[in-house]
Amino acid sequence: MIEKFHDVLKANNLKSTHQRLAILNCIDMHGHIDIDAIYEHIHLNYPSMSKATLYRNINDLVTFHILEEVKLPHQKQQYEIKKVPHIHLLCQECSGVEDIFIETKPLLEAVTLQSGFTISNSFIVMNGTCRVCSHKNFSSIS
Amino acid sequence: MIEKFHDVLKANNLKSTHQRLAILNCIDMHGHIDIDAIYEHIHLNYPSMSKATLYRNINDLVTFHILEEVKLPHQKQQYEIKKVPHIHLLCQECSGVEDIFIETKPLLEAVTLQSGFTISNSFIVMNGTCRVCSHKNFSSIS
DNA sequence: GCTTAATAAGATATTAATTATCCTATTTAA
DNA sequence: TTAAATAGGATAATTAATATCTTATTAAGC
Ligand SMILES: [Mn+2]
Ligand SMILES: [Mn+2]
Ligand SMILES: [Zn+2]
Ligand SMILES: [Zn+2]
Repeated sequence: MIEKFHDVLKANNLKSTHQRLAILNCIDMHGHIDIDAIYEHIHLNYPSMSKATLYRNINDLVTFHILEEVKLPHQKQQYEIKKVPHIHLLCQECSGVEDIFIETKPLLEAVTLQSGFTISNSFIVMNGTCRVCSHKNFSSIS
Repeated sequence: MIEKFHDVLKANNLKSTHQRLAILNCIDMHGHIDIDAIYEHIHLNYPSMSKATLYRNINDLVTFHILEEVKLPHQKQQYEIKKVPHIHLLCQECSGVEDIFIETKPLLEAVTLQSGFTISNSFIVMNGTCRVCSHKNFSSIS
């Protein structure tokens, strides 16, 4: 954990500052998180960090494809460490965001076939109820 | 066109004001459009409309499910008249947004099977090159 | 370990986006 | 036509995001 993102920064010719490492570790720990939550969290251990620094770095890290924005319906956009393409599941009970890695090629091909549109990448969010919350609901009914 | 949205508003117990009709007609004409573009467009014929009125109404109309927000990667969110579920295709050449109505059930079922997540609705955006822009590019190469 | 150039942080000002308030105008049903 | 309910417009207030500028930190070469 100590220097998990040091090399990533260096590889992009970005200086490995405490602030950047704190931001990346925070996002990594939370999985998916919005700017305000990042700020609050970092502020606990690191009260001197400026909000301008946070905004500046988030934007830079997105530009360098180290972070990726996650746009969810009806809420502030979140950020995550960039990983291989995947789908997001947003639970409307617990507000949790899950990653799911699954084959989307058939749908993309069907879209291309029907529309003549050449697809380079896709952003998929599904709204619903996660496994845990489903069980909770079931228990409380029966 | 004159009163296309009058009944929709009445059905939701919303007063059918000139401002609301102008907003809805504008969004309807453009298909997908962001707040600033709506404001600029309406301002041409209707210079007295307040921006507060625009924000207020957009939010209300979304609450009543007359409008729907469309979140696109790396740009300001847009709005559209609510219609049946569909997918958005965003052309990175011309920035156009296309609707495509296509079966997504197989993917949703695969996701549910793999994750145990119960899906109520989904938001899908695909990035790429539209048919028109593909042809343009092809012509300029050959 | 020093020295230095490049880059980033922090403080702050500025700008932009969004919402709230309050008073007047419009809508709509009676 | 009247009156109650609702919405609009002007503006203030709030919140979000960016820009500027000075100081501090990083990282590479000695
Ligand atoms: Mn993710
Ligand atoms: Mn659409
Ligand atoms: Zn849940
Ligand atoms: Zn195009």
